[in-house]
Amino acid sequence: MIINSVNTLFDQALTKTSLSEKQKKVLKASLLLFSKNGFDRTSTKEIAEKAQVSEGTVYKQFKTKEGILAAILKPFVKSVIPSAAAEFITALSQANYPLLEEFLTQVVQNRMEFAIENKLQLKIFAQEVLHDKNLAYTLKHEIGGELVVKMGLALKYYQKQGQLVAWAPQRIAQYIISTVMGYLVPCILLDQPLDVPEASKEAVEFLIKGLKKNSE
Amino acid sequence: MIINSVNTLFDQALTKTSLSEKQKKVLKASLLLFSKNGFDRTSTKEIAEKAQVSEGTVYKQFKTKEGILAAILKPFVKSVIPSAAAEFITALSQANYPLLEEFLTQVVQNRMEFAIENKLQLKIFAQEVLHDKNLAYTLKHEIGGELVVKMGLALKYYQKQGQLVAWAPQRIAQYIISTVMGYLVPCILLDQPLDVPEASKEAVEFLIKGLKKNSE
Amino acid sequence: MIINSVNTLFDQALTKTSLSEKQKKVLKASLLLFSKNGFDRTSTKEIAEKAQVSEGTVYKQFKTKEGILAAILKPFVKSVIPSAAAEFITALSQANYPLLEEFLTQVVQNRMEFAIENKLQLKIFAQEVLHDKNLAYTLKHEIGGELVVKMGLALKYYQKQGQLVAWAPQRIAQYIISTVMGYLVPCILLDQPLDVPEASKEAVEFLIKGLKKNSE
Amino acid sequence: MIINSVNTLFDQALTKTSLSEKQKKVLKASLLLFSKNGFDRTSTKEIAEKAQVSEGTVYKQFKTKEGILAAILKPFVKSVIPSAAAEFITALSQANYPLLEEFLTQVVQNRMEFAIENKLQLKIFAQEVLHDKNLAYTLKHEIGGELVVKMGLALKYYQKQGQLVAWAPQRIAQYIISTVMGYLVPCILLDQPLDVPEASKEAVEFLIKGLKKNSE
DNA sequence: CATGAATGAGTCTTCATTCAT
DNA sequence: CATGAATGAAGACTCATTCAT
Repeated sequence: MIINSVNTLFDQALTKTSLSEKQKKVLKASLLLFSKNGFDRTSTKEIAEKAQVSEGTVYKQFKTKEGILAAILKPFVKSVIPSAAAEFITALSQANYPLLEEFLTQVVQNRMEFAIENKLQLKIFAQEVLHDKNLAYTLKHEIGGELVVKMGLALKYYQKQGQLVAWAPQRIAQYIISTVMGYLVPCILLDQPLDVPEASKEAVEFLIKGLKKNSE
Repeated sequence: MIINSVNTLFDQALTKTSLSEKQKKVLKASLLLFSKNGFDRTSTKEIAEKAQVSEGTVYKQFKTKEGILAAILKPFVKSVIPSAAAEFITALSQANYPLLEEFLTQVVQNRMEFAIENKLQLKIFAQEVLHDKNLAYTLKHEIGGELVVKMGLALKYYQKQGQLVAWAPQRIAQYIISTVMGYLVPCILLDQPLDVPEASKEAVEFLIKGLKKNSE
Repeated sequence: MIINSVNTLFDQALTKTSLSEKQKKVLKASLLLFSKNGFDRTSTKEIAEKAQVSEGTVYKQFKTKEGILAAILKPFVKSVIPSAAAEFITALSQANYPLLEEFLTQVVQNRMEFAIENKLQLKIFAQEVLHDKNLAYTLKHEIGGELVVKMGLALKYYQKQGQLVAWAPQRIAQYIISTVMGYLVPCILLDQPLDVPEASKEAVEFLIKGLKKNSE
Repeated sequence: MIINSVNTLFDQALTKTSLSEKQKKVLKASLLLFSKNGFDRTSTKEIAEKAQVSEGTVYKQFKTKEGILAAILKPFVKSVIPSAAAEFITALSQANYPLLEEFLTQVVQNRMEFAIENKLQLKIFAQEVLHDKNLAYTLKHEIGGELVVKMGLALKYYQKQGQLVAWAPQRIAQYIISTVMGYLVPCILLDQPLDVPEASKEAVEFLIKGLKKNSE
């Protein structure tokens, strides 16, 4: 059921034959240090030490410190939209989820699992978004835009069926995302575990109440 | 109606007699630079230049660069809970808001206005929370805890009246906060304006649907 | 009689009020180290130590290591042509030197003195010319061109008087320069003193023989 | 007529059986890069890439980067004096050049051709002389000394014949060298071609005028 | 009391050199 | 024997902080 996991994603990158064992250790060390202390508060010397590697080795593959950041975030960002979008498409095309609740459960649970498993990258990404206005812009318009389009199709389906309130897809998407985030943020910030099944059950319960079409 | 505004808060700090005109300029410059580029990517030289002050002067009042950060965030943090808590108390003690919807409207709108007006501090605060696990912990347990206690009283009031679903206060608070955040985050990240009345109307509409006790 | 001396030139730069005492020490130390070991083989740390100054101070005035090089070479280069050109103009306009020999003596001696006194800069400049093709090009076309024009006037004067062989000014200039260089190069490379009066007397003796118009 | 050419010299080194094909490529690449960018501004990685060889291979034959420099300059330096000296000896012993002009023409033309064909090594050599005072010293005393001795014999021959001014051999040698250099330097610095026959004709014309014994 | 020159530890990055494969 | 990954010492440069003026 879980399509993308942090291990899946990050280990995919690490499994690439193009990266030597040491380069992988560099990425792992950087992932931990960046997410814990932030990009700017992590020195390449620290990375080298944590990775048990020389500083020179750090620069063999990743030409600059920012190159390490990119190597960590790129596979993460690249997979966020496509895999999320895939779910909405699936919901529609195969009519696997006749009930809105089933659909929301699937989406919410899946995204929560993805986020928890990519907790560290997500935190690093959040740091970057706060620093880089361009990234924030891209996130909203390019990534968000694409997602809303795909999501819109699925939502319209449930709206037509009278299961979903007739608000704009963007607004509905925002509520879904922010409700899910409400569960994720504390556990990402504090590095705490999350009972995903329980959390997604709760989240869906609230979302269904808040988003279902009021029957008269 | 608006109790706390960025100007109110920040200018309160700046109006303190203990701060000279130059120190105020330092704080203003730091606020802008920290929120735009991040704490680590802002040098004290930049601050001095933007504040049209010498580097020495920067260090006269604020012993360290972190001291400037503290001077910016302290009044912000200090006022978040008390002023928010005050509203919940008010709601109860004076029974000014007999309807949950009225109460939510008041709280949501007020907090949105507060956030928008303290946009820059909020962004800096978010950056720090991502860097500093202690801060995140404090935020959740001390600040959040105090708030939930106060909020719990108000919520219990509406629950008893059968207007509010019988979920744990913490859960309800979380949904309120995350729904409001859904509106705030894009505008804080992208430095965009927010139509607070419209946004709070929408947010309340969703929250009421999602949180009202299902009548039978 | 001596118009430009290394002290004149370099100390002019050093006397500029815009440079603090420490900055001057940086320039002096750099001049010595660059000329002795070459630009690339001189570290900013060495410069700082020799100048008895911190590395940070080195960068206060001269934003980069290349900035120090520029600060050393600019006043040198800037004065080479104008002051040399001035002599040729003087020769003509004031008819101070009716005899070619007098003129040559003046020019040769003056340029030798200039070179000896700017020995260190000259050596650094030579190193740069060997590294930087653009600099070599500029030297030949812009600087050399301007000089030949000015020189051409003076030479033509002596040619008309039948004192100077009827070769192209550029060719004559080349012989003068290369003959003078023959005396300068060993003493610049080996940091040896040069008996300028004796050397210029010899050089002029040879040049006069080689350049005088063959009678009848 | 041309005894030593760049190809002759450098290819002699390259033809040595002790050097593998790859080592030759390393030397060729180094020659080009050192002369273009300078020794210090050329990395062994660049050399390896240009030579299409691994960095390890570079170090197989030439233990250090300086070893490559030595391998380039040694054959060059080693042949400068002997082959030049040979000409002076030839001039004398075989009385092939009864006229000073013939002798000068031969010497000047030959040395110009040698220099042009060894342009790159000459430039690298010049860079090193500017960096290394010992090299400059050796050049003057060992190499120069040996040359002046050999040359002295030839010059004395022409002086006795009344064709050559009665100056010290060193002084005459200096004029010959500097006059030739006057033609070589621009073309070495700017990597331009030189019309050697024309240039040597001109140079000799000037030298003869400047060095011939004034007949009474 | 304000200034900004001075400091020097620390940063990112390069590169000659080595050595396991 | 060739390779190129790995090393780590240096290098240029930055910046928070101090202090003499």
